[in-house]
Amino acid sequence: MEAIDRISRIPLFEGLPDDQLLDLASIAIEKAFKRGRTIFSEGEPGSGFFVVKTGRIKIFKLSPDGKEQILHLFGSGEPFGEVPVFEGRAFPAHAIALEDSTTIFFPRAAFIDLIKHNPSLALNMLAILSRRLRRFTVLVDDLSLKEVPGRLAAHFLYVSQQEKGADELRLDLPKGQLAALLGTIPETLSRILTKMVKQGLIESDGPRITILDRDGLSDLAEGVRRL
Amino acid sequence: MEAIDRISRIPLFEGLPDDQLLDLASIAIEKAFKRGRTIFSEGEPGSGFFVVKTGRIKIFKLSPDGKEQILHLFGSGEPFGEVPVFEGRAFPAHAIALEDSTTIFFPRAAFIDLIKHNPSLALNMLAILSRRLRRFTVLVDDLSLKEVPGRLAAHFLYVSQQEKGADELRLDLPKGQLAALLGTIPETLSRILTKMVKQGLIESDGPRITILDRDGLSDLAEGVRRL
DNA sequence: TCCCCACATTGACCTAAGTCAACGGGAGGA
DNA sequence: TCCTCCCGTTGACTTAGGTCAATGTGGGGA
Repeated sequence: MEAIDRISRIPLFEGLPDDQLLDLASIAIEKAFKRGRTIFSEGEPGSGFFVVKTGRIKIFKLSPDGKEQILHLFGSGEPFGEVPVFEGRAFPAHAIALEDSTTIFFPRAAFIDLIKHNPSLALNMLAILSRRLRRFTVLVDDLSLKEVPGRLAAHFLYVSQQEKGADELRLDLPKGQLAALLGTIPETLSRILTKMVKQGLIESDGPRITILDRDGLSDLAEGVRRL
Repeated sequence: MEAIDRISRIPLFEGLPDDQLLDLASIAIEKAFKRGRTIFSEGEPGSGFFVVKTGRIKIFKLSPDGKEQILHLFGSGEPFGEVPVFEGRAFPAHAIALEDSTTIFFPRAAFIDLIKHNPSLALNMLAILSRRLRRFTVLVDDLSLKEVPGRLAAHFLYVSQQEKGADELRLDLPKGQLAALLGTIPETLSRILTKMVKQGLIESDGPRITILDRDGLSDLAEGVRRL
């Protein structure tokens, strides 16, 4: 019963009747991954998808010479690895655990079966994939049409917003990973940070960032201003 | 009946029983757009989605200074504009007709209602969104981890593959639009094309491209070789 | 306590690709 | 037929940001 309780708190499964939750619980398999462990790799066939129970998961692409582009960071309650479930074919990217993590794994066939009998589960999943598509349009827009300072500014504003608009925020990623998230490299990120500090946009102390000039950051993010 | 016939040929509606097709036909609204006409703009609320009947539709983002990044090109039978249907909120990008086009519009509420009663419609839609997510991972990978010659080479190989592997292919986009698709500008595209010709990778005559060195193009696309 | 190592920063340099400007040529309208 | 306009190409130049290498620094383990 405690399993049901846990599953019912996953947004994807919001609003499902108890018997469906029970069905879900009966096909769910818990899998744990130590920090740094690979969960799946691009090109592998996917036999099901995961939901993060605890910890954090990074989804990313790798270039032949080892540069990394982060596509998603997923935390508690978020599903990942669904693409092969509905499309067939292989995982389109790599997944590793950023911290010691536990996940719930749902095997493909059983899950599709559940969806067939539960329209609101289908609609929840459609909503999640749609949200992810929207995020991708933003990522593409950033990579193709903005320069790095703009992306960083946008990221700060985004994190601040997550924190109810607080001016003080703390980066929950090492700088190198933040660079990979923004589609750049640590050196460039570092230089841009010092520039932002010099121009009085932010204060920076290790992973602690204080926003000093919100409008300035917005202008950067919009591409109106440059550093 | 002829309306049903048309709708049943749309992949999204594959395998639906006749009565469902009838339901679909009854909520479908045909809308035509002249070449160059805006179908929707980023930020507008979406009250439904479209399926291309004839013509071609371009989905794109715009930077404040007018640079364009194409996200999708959709042709006959392909749905577009679904994100707001399942997620609520506004369209994440712009859509215009590249040619005189006709589309079939499905209003949101009625369509969601249909999905609730038809699991295979839901699964078809999930498959389509999943495929689109996969394509986005490729686009992000290209933009972030490849350089322009690699993207162009990959594009040629892709188009060739669409044409059953033919060595002769014809670009169905003006060069400027091809540039926007690849995340660059016409000048850069032009220079890279001449380089490719000089190196004997391709022959080029206006919109006709002939692949001369497939492996060379692959190496470029993989990032193994440079121009 | 000391050492080590991963992370971060900084400088010098390089290069892919964007900007700006000029020009040619083909297609469509008058 | 001629004109015009748009598309594509080319050249000269600039620049964002990546590469390579050296140095600083703080936290965990022995």
